[in-house]
Order: sequence, then C-alpha cells, then structure tokens
Amino acid sequence: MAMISQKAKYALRALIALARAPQSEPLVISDIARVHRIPKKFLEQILLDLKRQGLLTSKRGKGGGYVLLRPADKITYGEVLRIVDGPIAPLPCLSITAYRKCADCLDETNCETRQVFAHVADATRKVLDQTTIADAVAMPRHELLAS
Amino acid sequence: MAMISQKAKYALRALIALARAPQSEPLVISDIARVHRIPKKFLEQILLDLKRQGLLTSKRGKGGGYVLLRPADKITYGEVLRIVDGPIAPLPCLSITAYRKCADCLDETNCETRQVFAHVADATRKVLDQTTIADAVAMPRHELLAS
DNA sequence: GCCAACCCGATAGGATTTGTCAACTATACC
DNA sequence: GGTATAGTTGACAAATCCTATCGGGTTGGC
Ligand code: FES
Ligand code: FES
Repeated sequence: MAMISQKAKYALRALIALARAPQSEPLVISDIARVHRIPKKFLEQILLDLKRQGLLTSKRGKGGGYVLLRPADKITYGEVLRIVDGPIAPLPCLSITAYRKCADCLDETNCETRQVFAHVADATRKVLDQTTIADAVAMPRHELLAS
Repeated sequence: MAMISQKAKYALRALIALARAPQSEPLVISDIARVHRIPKKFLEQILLDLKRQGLLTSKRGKGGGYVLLRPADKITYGEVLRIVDGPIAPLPCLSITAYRKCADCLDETNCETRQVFAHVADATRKVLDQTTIADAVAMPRHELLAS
C-alpha cells in the first residue's frame, strides 16, 4: 500500500536544500534541480505549490530564487506531505484535515477496518507531525568509506 | 499520501466475515459479496489471491465455499495487506519483504527522507503486524441508537 | 531593452486501480 | 450420466492518478 509519491520526495529534498542554504540566500530552481537530480519543470510546480501554501517565498529576475519563509524547525514533514500528497490518513473517514465518509461502509462507528487503521494513522501522524526539516538537516552524515 | 486500497478493504472485510462464520462453515462468494457490498467478480480475484497465499481454502460445487485455513488470531493485518497491496513500507528502499534501491537517491545511507520514513514504517508495522483478524472480530459493537 | 528567473495552463504517456466478461473445471446430488 | 452449483482462469475496459514536459507569460534587475 501506501507508497509516498515521487513528488513528495522531491519537495522534501528541495526544502532541505533550501534550509541548508546559508543565510536564507535565495536558491534558483535550476540549481536545485541540477544538484539534486529533480526534473526542473516538475520542481517548478512543486515549489509553486509550497509557495502558495506559505512555506516559501520567491523573488523573480536576476539574483532571484526561493527562500524558506519560516525557520526549518517550524516546518513539519506532515505539513509538507499534506500539501503535495494530500491527506495523510490511510482512509478518507480518518482524515482530520479532509474527512469524507467512506462510500462503501454504512456503519462507520462499527467499522473494524476504521478502528484498526485509526491506530495506524495515529502512529504515522505522531512521527510526521513531530519531525521537521531542521531534524533532517541535522541528521548525521556518514562518511562513504572509499576503498 | 498512503491511501489503503479498496481491494484491501474488501479483503479484510471478507476475512472478518469468514472468521465470524460458525464452525468454519464454508461461505460462498455470492453471499459474502451480497451481504458486505463487495462487487462479486472483484471479490473472486481477491479470495483467489488469499487462497494462493495459503490463508484460505475452498471447496467447489454445491455446499462449497471458502474457509479460513488458520485460526483468526494467526492472521495479521500486515500479512493481508502485503498480499493485496504489496509492500507496506512507504519507500522501496525501506521494504523488508521487497527491498529495491531508490532510483533517484544515490547515497542511501545519508538519505534524510529514508531515515525519517524508516520511523514511519516501523510505527506502521508495529500496529499492522500485531493486529489480527481475531482482534477485529472481537471489537466492541456499538448499538445504533434508533430513536 | 534584455536577460534571468519565476509563473501559469495545458497536455501527454504511462501506470495503477477498480471492476467486468466469457468461458472453463471440479463437485454434489439425483 | 446429467444438471446445477460454485470456484478458476485470463483477458480486458474504464477511470483515475502520477510523472513529466511544453510553450509561453510576467516580473525584476541592470
Ligand atoms: S468507515 Fe471508513 S473504512 Fe469503514
Ligand atoms: S534512498 Fe530511498 S528515499 Fe532516499
């Protein structure tokens, strides 16, 4: 089940890159795309989404680019995933941000599937809503032991 | 992200129905489909998959049907999901049953995304591999208070 | 004015999901 | 043996989503 989309991977990778940029110096799409192996036009869309949701700001023209609008430790994985991949819950009836009744279950309170996956959703959210981009930036970098 | 498929919902619902059948009396596809609102032909495929993986057995002809091959408390949600929806891990590089290198990450040990979602995967598996069909069957049934 | 860079809408190919169909095979029962 | 029952098989179709690309438009710096 439950694969995270390529789009989400790209989004997170780009955000980490932005968080690493010294002094919130603006980064250009082309650079991020090239350095982090992300299709450029695809990345444009992604960054635009993130901007529209208030995570980023941008400057046009020469010397322009993208900058984080908040400190990296205030941007959670959960937030990013909800923007690019939609609700985190594994069932529409379990989403807190976008609840929708399950079409094929008529008795929601007695639905066993719902009860079990409520635990899954909780566990997932506990991780994703507490991990931030700053955590990712701070992660230990293992050396690649050559030869 | 991460929606659980309709197929998985159907599979679980059918298994719970089978676990509820008295004395492992065989249940017929048509009945399960009708009672639990599952498209019949779709359900056939699903039960066949579950049979091929050794969860069920079947008998043909009159008086036939499907029967659980193991006690319900020996069938985990994780097992079922892996059969119908494939790997549980949210990234190919995190699957224990079907590991595959991520095509676009060249340095797996330093991949921040991977490290974060490893926690998600752990949390998910902790729930899914410990919850069984028997747990679902035993769930409290709330009355629908009809006025 | 002109180049750099972001912004926007459309769209296309492919994969996946969900479901259907027709025909086949095995079993029970008379 | 015939007939009805019920599972088995493989192909296939519609819808949706994912990934990515294209062509142009707009803004800002110099
Ligand atoms: S009500 Fe959402 S799964 Fe049953
Ligand atoms: S290696 Fe799997 S996500 Fe980076």
